[in-house]
Amino acid sequence: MTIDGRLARGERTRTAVLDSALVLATSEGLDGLSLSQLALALGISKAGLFAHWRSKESLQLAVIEHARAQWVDEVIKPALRAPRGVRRLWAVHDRRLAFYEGERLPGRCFFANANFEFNARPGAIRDRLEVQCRDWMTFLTGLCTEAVEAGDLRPVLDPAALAYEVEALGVCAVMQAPVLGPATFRHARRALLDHLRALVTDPTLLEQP
Amino acid sequence: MTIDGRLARGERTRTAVLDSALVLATSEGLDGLSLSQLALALGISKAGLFAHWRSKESLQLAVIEHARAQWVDEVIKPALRAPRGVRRLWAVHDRRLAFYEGERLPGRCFFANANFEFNARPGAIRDRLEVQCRDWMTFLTGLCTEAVEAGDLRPVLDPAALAYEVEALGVCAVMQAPVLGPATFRHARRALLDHLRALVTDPTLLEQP
DNA sequence: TTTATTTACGACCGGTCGGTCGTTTTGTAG
DNA sequence: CTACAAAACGACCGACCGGTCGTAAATAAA
Repeated sequence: MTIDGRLARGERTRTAVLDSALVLATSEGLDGLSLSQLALALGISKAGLFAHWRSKESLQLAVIEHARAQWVDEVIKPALRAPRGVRRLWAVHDRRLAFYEGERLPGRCFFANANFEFNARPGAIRDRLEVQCRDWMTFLTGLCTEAVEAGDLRPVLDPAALAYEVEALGVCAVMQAPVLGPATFRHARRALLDHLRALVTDPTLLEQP
Repeated sequence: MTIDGRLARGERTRTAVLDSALVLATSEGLDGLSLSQLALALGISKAGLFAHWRSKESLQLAVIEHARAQWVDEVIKPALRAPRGVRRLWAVHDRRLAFYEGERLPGRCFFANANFEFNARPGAIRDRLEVQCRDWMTFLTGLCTEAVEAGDLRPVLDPAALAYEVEALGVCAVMQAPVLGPATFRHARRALLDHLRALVTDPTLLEQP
């Protein structure tokens, strides 16, 4: 079975478009994203975009999936190399902040930006973002539960509550970074570290390399 | 000295416009705010808006100030009735969450939304938002410092770090509310309460009415 | 080569955007 | 009343928006 060059070309274009669209959407807003500007940035024609997505909205939905894939690749997967338990929870927090610090995206976090942008705007996009947000919180909560079950954390508190705190420290970093500068990430890391140290059964689990 | 009815009329209009613009901007975005739609919602003509603000940007800046005034009136001032120290810090957190819970604005928080919207968009608006954000963090940090100086909190930690945590719990509530529902505010309140209880010198200070 | 399919394009459409201009309405002062 | 100033308006402008359509180039199958 050989690959069809036409389909391959289309796939290449689609990826290039989504890469560029993700960057634009994260700085200009998922809705502020303009098809003309996107086409211009890519050196293709605006009409060409409609060969791949039937409408702006379907492209926006594709951008959301693309952002999710990037997030999995660059944050979740690397963090999953850490051993199960509190170290893995910490790794996710740490990698996430590193993603922001490294400014992999101009607005630092596509999902935080998009969630706030569509906070009060019902529709397909809002629905999709909501699902992704729910998935992410479920993932974080799962990590917290694992950390308790592994015996790393004393089974005192609601895992969902801990997950909320982790999420809060991360989201806030996105917003505060332009104002507080590097201190933002010190605070975001230190806060969780202190909190986990108060909950951990074996202090050596949280020793930094 | 009598009041000039013409100026009074203008002032009335300006306030009405800003009230409506604040609501629209919080749901559609500060930039997504359209002058035509705003005029339509108010039952006035679009051209009439330019009699009060010379450009969309100057109106946007006015909306920011209007939002600040609302925030001071409905969150800060009521909270300042609480006695100095940790109770006042808690009151600010609590009133803030009540502001969100009561859905005083459709997107719950103008400033959180606007900060994320203009995260990566330099200009006059970004600059103004940054100043306000800095002021707010300074205010929160001041409350934390006061709580230590008043002897309510053990002088262990950086007040700025505590302020960051308070801010994080608040901002995250805005984002998670559509997803987690009422549980959001339970988490946001419980998390700070637990944290403060671990730092407070007199446990009775944090007993709920 | 011919035929079919996918990708990409230029030209164009109706609609909305922020903004301007000259005029009319509303209220004050003499 | 007249003279004047602030506020509001209708008509209009160029630019850009998302989207359509018929067509041309690229690739594959016959």
